[in-house]
Amino acid sequence: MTRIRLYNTRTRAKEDFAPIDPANVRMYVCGPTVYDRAHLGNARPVIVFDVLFRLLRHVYGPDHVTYVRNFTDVDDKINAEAQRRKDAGDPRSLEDLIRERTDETIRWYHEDMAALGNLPPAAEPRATEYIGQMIAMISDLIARGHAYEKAGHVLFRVRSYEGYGKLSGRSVDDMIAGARVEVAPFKEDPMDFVLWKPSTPDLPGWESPWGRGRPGWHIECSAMSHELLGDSFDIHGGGIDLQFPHHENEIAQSMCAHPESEFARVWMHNEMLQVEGRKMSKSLGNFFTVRDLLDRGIPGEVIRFVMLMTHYSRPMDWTEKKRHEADKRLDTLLPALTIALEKGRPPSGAWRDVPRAIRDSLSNDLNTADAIACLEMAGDLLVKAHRGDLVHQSGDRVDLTQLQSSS
RNA sequence: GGCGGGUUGGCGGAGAGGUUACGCAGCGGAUUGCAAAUCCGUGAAGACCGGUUCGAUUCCGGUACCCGCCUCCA
Repeated sequence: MTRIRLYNTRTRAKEDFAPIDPANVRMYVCGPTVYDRAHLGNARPVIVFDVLFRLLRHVYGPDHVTYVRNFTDVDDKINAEAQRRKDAGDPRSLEDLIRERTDETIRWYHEDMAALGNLPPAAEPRATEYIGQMIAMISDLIARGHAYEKAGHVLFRVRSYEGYGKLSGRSVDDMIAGARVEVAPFKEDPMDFVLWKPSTPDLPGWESPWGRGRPGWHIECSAMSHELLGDSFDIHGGGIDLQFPHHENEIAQSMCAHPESEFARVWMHNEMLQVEGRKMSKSLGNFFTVRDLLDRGIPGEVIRFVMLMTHYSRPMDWTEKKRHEADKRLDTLLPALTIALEKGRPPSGAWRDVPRAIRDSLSNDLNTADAIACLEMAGDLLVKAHRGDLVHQSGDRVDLTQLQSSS
């Protein structure tokens, strides 16, 4: 069996991957807050973990991998957008407008991610559908002494979990010294974070033992991953920006609620995306969505290719120059690989080794750049093997999806 | 301030303690009515200072610079 090696943020080492249950390899990836179109930065983890999903399916079998990616549909930005529509004269209730906004955003997300060649996960839970599980987990944390209620809020007692800070390599004391946290008067400790907070009558809320309120951001992933993947699962992924505080807090919640479990064994984080050498942000004016690029006529496979040219653990710079390079490389590569898929593989020993070379590259902590190089060498061999048969049709492209499943 | 990542040829970007990454651009050539596309060939690297080693771009230490997270945004 192929030996998959993955860099584990938790242990800061590249490790052999050994699933808890090879018959059901389980992976959870933090998904988007559904208030607007997915931007290009949202696409990177989706593509990175799609490659991992495909690799796991290839190695353990398509029916033996469970991939869960959530939708956060409780959020101030969603409420604000719904309120804007209401203020603009929409007669429907805020609740209806929120539902409409999240539904349409999820629909867009599915369209855009499919256009980038990503497979759908097995489950895509919405936070609002798991409020009951969150309340149960919070109650449990209070009962175990890891959380407390104050002024309608429920807070996680950071000092009650000795492992707090381990994932991101910080100590509670260092963080307090940094002092960039909001210190609410009802917190026992400045680093304590919200599990549940009160809601106002006009905003969405759910009845709870602590009054009508809404969950904090982090608890949803703990509750949903537990519900769908169990006490312990194999891989937890997301952007490096989530390492702290989101993932740190998830670990604290889940480990304290289920002390006998391991929660997630392997933590994987993709580095951030930049645009023309700068952080993509609304304030810098270099912010754009996946849809913006698709509408400009940039094919999804070009976007995917650019993303996979750079290793996931390194910052990736989206540039016009790189987009052009990806376009050219695909123009050469795809016709050659189309031949492979249509005519079958020539009896060349070199080509026979290509699927293995690609699998080995991807198994080495998802070395997609190396896998692409393997494909290009294979393409070169194919063109030579079929010289005369090749009719170059740059407009006739195969789906990158096929390429990866064929490996 | 705390934490983390990076510095490879004109550009993007990998692996590997000693042997061609791969590609984009460039250059030379083939083909083409011109051009484009395509094909063949080709030069070019490892921030700086030390250390380990027979040998380091690859390991260790330091310096400089760049970047990200900790803040609405992944």
